[in-house]
Amino acid sequence: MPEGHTVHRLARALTDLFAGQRLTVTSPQGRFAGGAALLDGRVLAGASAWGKQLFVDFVPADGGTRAPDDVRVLRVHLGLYGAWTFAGDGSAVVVQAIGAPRRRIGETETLPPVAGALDEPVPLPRGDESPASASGPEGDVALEVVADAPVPDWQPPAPRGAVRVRLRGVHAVADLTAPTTCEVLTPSEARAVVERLGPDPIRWGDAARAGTEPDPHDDPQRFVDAVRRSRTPVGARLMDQSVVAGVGNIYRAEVLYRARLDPFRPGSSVPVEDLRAVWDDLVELMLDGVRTGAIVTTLPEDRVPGGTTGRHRVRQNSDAVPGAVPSDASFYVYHREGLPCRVCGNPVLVREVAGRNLYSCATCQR
DNA sequence: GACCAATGTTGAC
DNA sequence: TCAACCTTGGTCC
Repeated sequence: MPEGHTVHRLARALTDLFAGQRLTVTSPQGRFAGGAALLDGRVLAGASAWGKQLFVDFVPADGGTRAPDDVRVLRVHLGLYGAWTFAGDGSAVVVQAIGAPRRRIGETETLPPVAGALDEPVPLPRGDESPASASGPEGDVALEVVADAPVPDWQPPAPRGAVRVRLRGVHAVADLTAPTTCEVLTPSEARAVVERLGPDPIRWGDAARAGTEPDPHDDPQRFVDAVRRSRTPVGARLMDQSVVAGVGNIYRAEVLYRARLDPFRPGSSVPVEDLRAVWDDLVELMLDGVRTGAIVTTLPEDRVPGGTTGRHRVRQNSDAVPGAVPSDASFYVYHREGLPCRVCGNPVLVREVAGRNLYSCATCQR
């Protein structure tokens, strides 16, 4: 059940593991046999994420170019419970996680965060206080290829469950299960998918931190305009991928809480400055999510011991990592219905909006 | 062991 | 509006 940060991590992992390698592509389950045949034997040029959409570019292995006619794009959307499971040969690929021969990326990934970076809170979006930029190495990739030679006689594990597609490279395999979407597109078809999406805070933030020119597609003004164009509640607009790409049910609830914004407020009535602040906060929170693999929105002073019952526990990817914020201390409102608001003490509310549970504090959010 | 909800989206009715 | 996707973890018995 990934939000955008997970898919961005996934794109990095696939690039790190396979870029430049000729892959064997199969569909053990059989449902993607035709697509797999279109990709089998090609070279993985790179993977990228736009919101929750994953695109993996394949080019011909022999004498091909990256001209559009030669590129085939694997498009994957994990949906509610899709996942990638990785297995490596264990000697040529160093997995930073200790003793993790099998890594699942998707929901229960075990890619480690950058050491020491876990407990740094993302400051609330107050005034023009510029949040301290995240410390630690940027673009944590978690894997380091230290040898190019394949390990002799290494055999990947048998596919587990209904594996839609398996990518096999020199040092590792990646298995995709239960995606909502898995298809082969031309580059222009892939771009058409991107054009349907709103701006992606992670892409915008990546470009800003790298000092490179952001794609105009990711301009935050598109987000501000889209929300204000409609009287639809801002809480509903945030879940619309054509308004902002990559935000899911946790980031929606949490970013509105951190902005103290009532989710039911009509989008058209939210001031531009407030929406700008929401965007800036999404950039910070989601880049933090990419870096650590976990969503943590609470400030340390709000993680009061005993502030939760332990029910509605939400798994966090880094639960086992020393220094990680416990999962039941990570959120202000998400999955905390009936529990006291961490700030005002009044019970957190849950209301269903368009089929999804929306959590908020009626006292703090107006 | 049965049952259910879920960090999501698409398409049929 | 609802089923499909067909996994995973938690709860309840």
